[in-house]
Amino acid sequence: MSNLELFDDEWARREQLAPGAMLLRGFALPHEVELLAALPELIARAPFRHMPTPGGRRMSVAMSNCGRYGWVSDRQGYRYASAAPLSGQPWPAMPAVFRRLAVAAAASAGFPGFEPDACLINRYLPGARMGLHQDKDERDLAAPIVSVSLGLPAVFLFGGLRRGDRPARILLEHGDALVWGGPARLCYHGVAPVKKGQHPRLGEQRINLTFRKAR
DNA sequence: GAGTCTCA
DNA sequence: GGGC
Repeated sequence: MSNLELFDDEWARREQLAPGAMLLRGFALPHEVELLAALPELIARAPFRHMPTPGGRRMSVAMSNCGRYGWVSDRQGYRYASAAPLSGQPWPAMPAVFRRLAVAAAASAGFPGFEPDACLINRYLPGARMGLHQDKDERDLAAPIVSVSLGLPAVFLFGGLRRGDRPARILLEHGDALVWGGPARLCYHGVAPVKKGQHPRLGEQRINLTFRKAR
């Protein structure tokens, strides 16, 4: 059985948000149990942190990473690093189920051959948010971004290529995958403050996995 | 360098 | 939109 067959996308309801941007509703649900089972060990080895921004503030989202590279922020700036800043330890390896999910979602959205080398793990407790920004710290902008939502729902803000473009508001729920690349690769995006709630499996939190090709 | 930030 |  091939990797792609493991993530049979007959499941997903596709919604084209813009050229190059595809929402795959429920794409991760078939492997929900394995995805969630992998999380505790990853977080034990690379604990969530509220990283400081270069401007000296603190992000409301708590972050960890797995894979060869991890996205980090500090007073020096944003970058990808092969080790966790505080511990100096390499990031935990990207679980095979993570990689297969990301590769299959990318292929399903029209980006075959995606080779993620970084997975940012974001934890949103109620009230946490992510301001509008572009993902532009990656070396290869030909590779798409793959985002997988777990736990509490959140309103995703999907904007255009200019900061001033009014973003669309898209409700992302447990199991949804969102892929953007090509002409949408540098679209501004963010997450509105997460509302209080309880998810049956994850409790009072939203976990987002973002797969990138950093280098 | 920074607008993944908050306040006007 | 400004400041570390």
